[in-house]
Parts: sequence; structure tokens; C-alpha cells
Amino acid sequence: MNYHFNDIEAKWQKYWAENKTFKAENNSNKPKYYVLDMFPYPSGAGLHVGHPLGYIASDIYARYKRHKGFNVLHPQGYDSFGLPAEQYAIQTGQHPALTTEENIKTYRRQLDQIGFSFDWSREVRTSDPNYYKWTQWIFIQLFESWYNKDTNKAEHIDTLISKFASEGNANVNAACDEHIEVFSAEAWKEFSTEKQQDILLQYRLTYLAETEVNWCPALGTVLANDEIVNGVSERGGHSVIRKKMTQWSMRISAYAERLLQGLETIDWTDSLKESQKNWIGKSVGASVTFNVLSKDSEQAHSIEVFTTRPDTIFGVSFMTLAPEHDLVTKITIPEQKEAVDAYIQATAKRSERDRMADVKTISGVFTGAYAEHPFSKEPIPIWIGDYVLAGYGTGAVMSVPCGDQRDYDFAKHFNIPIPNIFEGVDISKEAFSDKENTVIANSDFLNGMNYKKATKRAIFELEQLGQGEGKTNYRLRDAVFSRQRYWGEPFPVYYVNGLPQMIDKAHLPIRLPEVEKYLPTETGEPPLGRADVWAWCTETNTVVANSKINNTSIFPLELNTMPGWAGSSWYFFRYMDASNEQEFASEDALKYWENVDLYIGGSEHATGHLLYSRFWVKFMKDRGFIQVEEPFKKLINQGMILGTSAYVYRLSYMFANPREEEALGAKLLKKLEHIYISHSEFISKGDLQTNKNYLKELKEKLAKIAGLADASDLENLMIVPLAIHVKVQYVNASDELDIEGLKTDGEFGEDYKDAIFIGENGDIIQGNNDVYKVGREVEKMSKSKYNVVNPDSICQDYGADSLRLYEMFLGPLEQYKPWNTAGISGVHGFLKKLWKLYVGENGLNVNDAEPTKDNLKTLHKTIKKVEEDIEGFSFNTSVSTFMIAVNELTAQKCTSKQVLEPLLVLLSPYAPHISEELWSQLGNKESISTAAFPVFDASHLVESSKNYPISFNGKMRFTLEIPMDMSKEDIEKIVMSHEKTIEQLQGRTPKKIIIVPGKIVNIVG
RNA sequence: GCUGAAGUGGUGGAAUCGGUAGACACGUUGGACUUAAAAUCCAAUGUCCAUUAGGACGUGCGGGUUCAAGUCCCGCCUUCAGUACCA
Repeated sequence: MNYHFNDIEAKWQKYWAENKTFKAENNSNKPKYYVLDMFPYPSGAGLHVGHPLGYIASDIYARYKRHKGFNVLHPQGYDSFGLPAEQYAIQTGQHPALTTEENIKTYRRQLDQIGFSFDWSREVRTSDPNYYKWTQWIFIQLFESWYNKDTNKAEHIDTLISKFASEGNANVNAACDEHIEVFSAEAWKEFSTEKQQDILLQYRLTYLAETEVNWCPALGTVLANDEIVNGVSERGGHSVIRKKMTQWSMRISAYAERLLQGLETIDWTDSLKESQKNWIGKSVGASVTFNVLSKDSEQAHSIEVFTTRPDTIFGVSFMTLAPEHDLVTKITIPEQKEAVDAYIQATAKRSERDRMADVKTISGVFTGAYAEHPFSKEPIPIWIGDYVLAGYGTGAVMSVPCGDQRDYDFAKHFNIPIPNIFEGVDISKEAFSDKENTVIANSDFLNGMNYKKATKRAIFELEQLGQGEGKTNYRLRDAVFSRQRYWGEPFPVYYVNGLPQMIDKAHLPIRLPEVEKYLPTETGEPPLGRADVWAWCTETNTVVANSKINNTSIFPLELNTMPGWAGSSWYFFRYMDASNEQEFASEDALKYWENVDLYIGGSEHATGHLLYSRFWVKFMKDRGFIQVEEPFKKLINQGMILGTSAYVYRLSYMFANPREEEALGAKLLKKLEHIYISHSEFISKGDLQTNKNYLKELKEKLAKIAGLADASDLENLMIVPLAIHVKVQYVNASDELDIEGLKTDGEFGEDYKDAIFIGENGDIIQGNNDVYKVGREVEKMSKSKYNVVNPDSICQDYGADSLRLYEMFLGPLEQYKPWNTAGISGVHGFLKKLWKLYVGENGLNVNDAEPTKDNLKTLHKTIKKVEEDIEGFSFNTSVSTFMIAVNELTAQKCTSKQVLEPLLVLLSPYAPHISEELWSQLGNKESISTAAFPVFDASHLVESSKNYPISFNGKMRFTLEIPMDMSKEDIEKIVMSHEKTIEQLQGRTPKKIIIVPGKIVNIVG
């Protein structure tokens, strides 16, 4: 009987679904284990072979943990809000909900055919109102919370209100807007409700704030940094300006320190922790206040800066403000106004990315104003410069040119003095920033001190003056939480007199309204501005038509939607109790499952999703909704499977001047439009323009094709080959192109209909006289590169078990590696061999024969290795181990059920279908997933002798079989008297003989 | 620039503790079976020299430690990823 993988796989997939084999119970005596994949965005293109890599790895681990006696939660769902569906809706008018539904169907079918052990009864979709109801609820909780820096956690806003009522806000230590006014308890009580709300808003963990965004007037929308290329929009190439907009923000900065400290408690890779640390960007230093020198008539200003080097304060020779800094317009003297305004305008045009990319150019303008040095009282000129970023620190720096390279370059460029405050250091060429070897000089009371001492003293002196204090600064900025898009969670928010009001939990979810178009409105409002029914009635607590808006009970609803990361910041809790209608998850479920034990996903989420999730989890813990501080205990980033693209090389032509082009004639050029040279010519002939001989040859060919008598008309023609992607389906293993296939492919239309290919022999290909070889390049798999490989066809041709094994066999999970479909025959052949080991021509080959010593040795060697590999996520080496085991057992002609049955359990996490089938053929009634993992017995691996490598001066010359229990002396005797040793030594006496029992013998001579 | 990861046959990769480098596969070559093909099976396969026996060289490059280095140390080079005028 042969291995009919299609039938077997369909049979067991059906069995698992019908018997709910992988349904996890929220009540169990077994220990729990939670294995989670980063849930996919269901894109229209479906899955390619790269997508399941992480899912296969996590599935192996989940199945392994079940064999090991754990109650395993292994769910799956969809991150189904997002831009591509919205983009598609804009183009086609199709509702994103419909396309999303379609895409999910495809994903589900594709996932099912790979045989994952997901508990689909817990599926979540972020775009499902029953799910986003709870996303809205969490948003409300964030709104109703503030961060108490004294207790170092988030608290309900009521505790803040009572503080205000009893003591005002002077001594409230909260994470909030820095420029908040100070008021007493009495004043608080006197404030109008609106004023109180306005103040509270600045303390809430989610708040409304003016934020700078990339606004594209032509598209009427806000663009992400990614959507801007070279300063213009990626779509359409429209100009983009920086504009302030009122948006919802999340006060993640309140959690900066805890997010940093928490990294110590979780099992993530160093590189990932490093990314998060950099992103949080903690720096310790001091804040210093510089007073701006003013004439008596003017209002007094001061500039606050942050510095990591307060010890260098006597080296300050100027200050630099970001061009966007609030003070700039206030302090600039009339004579400099024009220059300053021009500079501000110029920088506003440049995107943040542009500004950062251009490090070389030094630019800035003097404001004409001066600040006073806190100690020396000397005047310090105040400049503006775009190397200072408005978004970091206070948007202003005290410039110490002798100690900071950027300040140094700026000073040099504008001829500002560079005072040296370092003992015995030459600063004529560059700044000196080595903290370790710092000895401060020319600095009054800091003279002679090292970095540490001087820093401490400087801070102390600043505090005495009331012009500074020690401070820790974080790079982490609050996260903008509004999106001017349609396909996202609506906010449960309506506005009364411009102040946001939360809708009560009882009336959630607030469902996305219908709109007739998914574009911004003509007045530049988000797409929800197009909804007719999008107002809130406080009497009926329902969404009603906008036309009814009045000032008594019907109010406008928020027009923004939430960003993509809203739904993905807490979904791992919803899986614990996915259908709960009363709570986001029950207390019992949360207590039982705690958090994710193993999380697998791509490294692209290192600073987005993984940071926001940690933030929300910490918040939810503070408020008592959950008991864990971190969402993901262990995290592994799977690498990417890359595609092997194929290129053809089309000739294109350039002309030094338009007359040449005219002279040749459009008709003639048309004939030369579709000519392709092969890869070898493209590469080996070098630059066509310099390889005169080849160019001449090629032009003669072109002349023939164009029907010219000779190539003289083409004399001035410049030829440039362009590399163009073609579908990998039309290329065989030898890189030869299927020209007919390409020409008749509907997707390329007429592109290749008249194509002329010049083959390997240098002649035009007609019929089968020659072949055309494509170029190859390993790149990310993507539809546009025509290099995607679909798992459907792999499952059809080789089966899911082969796909699973092969994806693991390709290499280490974390690594990037190219896909090559040809290689799958190796693991497929292995499965056939395995099948033959169990099932012969006339039925089962397995019987009750006693296992031989060799059988047991092979089995236990395999148990040990496979267990170690799974625990260490080294799945690729397990596959080799299985191959070796089957090769050995086949050679041993093993038929013993005592050996072959446990072997199936070892294999079942990797190749579950064939394992289930053989398991049941061996007479088992229960699914193999319920079987216990075989126990390793070291006694079967004890060897009586070892084949020692005998080395001379470290070089292995021959091997010798020596009993394991032999003494060193006896080993030496045997080795030294061996004829090959004598031959090697040629009469010399060895200086030293090293014998490591069980390992090696090395003779040094 | 900084941070992190990685450089091993024609290819993917193995060697997890300093101890026989190249496991296991793909590919290639030869052979068996077959009318033929597919499938299957067998053998060879790091490079170079040698008829063989065998030898030399070999884990990005240059040094070092060691009886012994892909593995440890020092200095470079290259690739990939993240991040960046962070005060």
C-alpha cells in the first residue's frame, strides 16, 4: 500500500475538526501552557510559503507540550482592521468588511490544509464589533485614569479629583502636560465644570493634544512616515506639509521606566530587548534653566534645556533652539526677524525624515537674543538650528562646542567661540567627549574635578540657584492614537462644547457607520464625516442622524478611528475567554491562563506592537483588570523565507539629443522595443557602452531585426538593458525560461506578445534552437516581484506534512533563508521511506517482536535529540534526526512495535497527519495527540567501546576501536604499539601524549 | 555613526561543552531496474596533487592562546536587520 498523503491529510483534518481534538479547557488539572502566534492581517493575496513558518514552529511546540501533559491554549485569529482593505475599498467601492470576510475565508482554508492544532472555537477578529466593543472599553478605562508617580501606577481619575478638591494640584506628582497651571483646592472648587474637565484631560492616560502630522492637502489625509518618499506622498507624488492637528494620544511615556525595567524579567532575545531599550532611550542628566536677557519693558522669558553633561556648563558658548520652539518668535529681535522667519519656513517644508537623513549640512540663524549663563552671568547668544529637534527633550540645547561634535561643527561654521574647559586636551580639530578621562578646567568651582564629581556638584549648585535639577529624560514619546481613516475602531466618544465625553459601557459597541465613500470629506474631515447617522443622543443612548444635532441632547461623535495597534494590544487576553459578553475575559480565565508562555512572530513588531502591548498590560494590571505585568514571557522572532526572483533583461535606448531619436524614426524603434538579452550576456559582457565588440555585434543583430541593410543608422544608439521581474513559474531548475508560457500569460497582457529573446548562443530564439537563461536574485517574497510560492500547490503535490517538515528543515527558525521548492523532494522521500518502514506490500510491517539493542539505541538517541531540539527551538536538526532514525531502522529491518510506536509520537508534532494515520493503523483508538511523550532511557546509549580518533600534532590520521573502560595507560600502550602509529612517527619519540578518555588521542612530536 | 545578528562545499545547512569539519538533504555524476519515462534502489561527490597507498590545503581576512580552534582572545573586512543630528 502506498502513501496517499492527500487522502490521509484530509481524513485527519476532518477528524480533528469533528472531535474538537485541540479545544483547550479553562478548567483542568493539568498545568497550563499558552502558545501564541502573532495573528495575521488577512491580505487579499492569501498566504505564501513564508507565512506559515512561525505557525509551524509554534504548532510543533504546542503539540509537544500536549504530549508532555500540558493543557495547551493555542488559538488563532485575525488582525482584520487595516489600510489595504480601506485602500481597496476606495478603489472599488466594496465595503472593507466584505473584502475582509472574503480574505479571511481564504486564509482559513489555507491554514486548515496545513494541519495546525488551533483551537478555532476561540477565534478573534479585531474588526468584529463583539471584539472591538472591548477595545473601546479599554480606551474608556484609559480615559478614566491618571498616572500617580508617587504610587508609580495608574489610578482611577476619581482619586485625582479628590486630591484636587482637598489640596489643589501643587503637590500632585502625576504624569501630565508639563505646562499645567497651579491651583489650590479652593480654586478647583470654583472652576466651572468645563474648566475642570479641561484640566483633567491633561492628566488622563489618553488625552487630546495638538500633534504635528504629515498632512497631504491633495489627498486630504494624514500620511505615515512610510507613505512619504523624497518629501512627497508615495501615492500620487503630492506635496506634504507638517501641520498641527488635535488628536488622541496615549501617555505611554508615563510607563517608560517600567517598560525598561520589565525587560529584565522576560525571556526575549538580546537584540529585541536592545531595540526596545533604544526606543525608550533613557538618558540621565540635568535640566537647566537659562534666563533670557531682556530689556525692562519686555516680558521675562526663560529657556529650559536638558543635558547629560551638566559638568560642562562652563563650556557653553551659545544656545540652540529647534526652529519650531515656542520662544523663537517671542525673543527674536526685529533686525533678525526676516532671516529667522525664512529659516523656519524652509525647515517646515522638510519632513522629519529628510532633516534626519541630511546630517552633513550645517544650517542655523542667530535670533539676536541672549541668555544669561547661570553662574558666570555672561550673555550667551541664542541661535536656532534644525539639528535640534522639537520633539526631543525640551527642543532646546545648551551648546558646548568643546564637548559635543554637533555643537563644535555648528560653532566652527558660524565662527562662534569654542572655549576649552578640559585639562590638557587639544580641541583644535574636534570636540572631546570622553567622559572617563575628563578633568574640568576654566570652570570656577568645578576645576580639577572628574566627570562624576563635577556633574554632582554642578547639579547641586544649580539647585541652590533654583535654576536646575537632576533629571532623567526618555526618548519615548506619547503615541498618537487617532487615525483619519474609515476601517478602524470608532471611538466611544462624543463632544459637548468641544469637550470629549465617554459613552457608557452599557451602550457599547459603537459600530462603524455606513459611508457612501471611504475618502476624507471635501472639507478635509476623516471619512466618518461622510456618515449621515453619526451623532449621539444622550436621552436614548443611541447613535442617531447628524441632522438632529442640537445643543441639548444630541451631539457629534468622534470622526477619527483608532490605529491598527489598538486591537492587537490586548487580543491575547480575549483568546482566554473569547465569547464572554459580560467582560473582556472572566476573572477565572485570566487567572488560569495568566499570560502568553511562548509568543512567535516577526521582528518587524519589535518597537510597535510589542511595546504598546506591554504598555496596555501594565496599565490593565494597575487598574486591577488583570494580574500579570508582562504579556509575553518568552518571545521568538522567526526569520523570513525569501523568494528567488527571476529577471529578464529588456533593451532600452537612450539618445544624447532628440534629433537622433527622430532620425531613427518611431516605426523602427517600435520594432526594437521588445528585445531581451539573457543573463550571461547581461553580466559577462560588462557595461554595454564600454564593450565595443559586443555592442557592435548586438547592433548588427538589431539592424537585422529592424530590417535595415546594415547597422550604420544605429551608430549613435545607446543601449541600456533593464532588469524586469518575470514569474518564477516560467523558469525551470536550470534557470531556463519557458518563453511560450510567458507570452501566453494573461496577467502580462500584450507585454511579451512580440518579444524577441536572444539566447545563450547569441542568436534569436526561434522554436527550440536555443535557451534563454534568466537572472536570479534572492529577495523578500512579494506579489509584485512575481516570486511567491503558494502553499496550496505544495500541499497538493507533496502534502502538508512535507511542507511542515521542509519549512523546518530549511534552517534555524530565526534565520532568513531562501525558498527552493526542488529541495522538498528530500523530506517527501523521507515520509515515503517512513511509510514503507511501517506498511509493506501486504499490510502492516509492525509486530510484537522484541526490539534489538540497535533498535533501542536508535530510538533513544532520537528521543533525546528531538526533545533537546524542541526545547531549544532547533527544529531543523530534529528533521535530520528523524531521517537518520528511519534510515537506521530500515537498515536494521526493525518491525518491533515497542520501537516504532513511540517513534510516531516523536514525529507527530512535526508531521501530525502521517503520525495519526500510522498510529491508528497500529490499533490505537485515541488521537496520537493524547499520547505521552516517550521517556528517554540513557542505559540504551551506553557504549562498550569507542572509535578513537588518533591525531598527530592535532591532525587526525586514523581511528582505533578501544574499549571505553580501558585505563589511560593501557590506551597509550595500544596506540603506541599500533603499526600506523609507528609509521607516522618514523622513529621519532613523541614529546607528549594527550589522552582524553572517550574523546581523542593526540600525539605530539 | 551606534546597536544587534551573521560569514562553513555547487546550494540549504550540521558540528549546542575547545576534541574526527562538512551530519542531514538538495544538486551533480555514474550504475541497477524499465522497451522508455517516472518512481525506487546502489555508489561517488570540499579543493588540489597522486595510478594506488597516501599527501597538501581548507570554516571571511591578519595575528594570538592551546597538545588541539569553525568554536576562545586581539585587530580588520563584508553582508543583513534595527536605529539615528537623542543634547
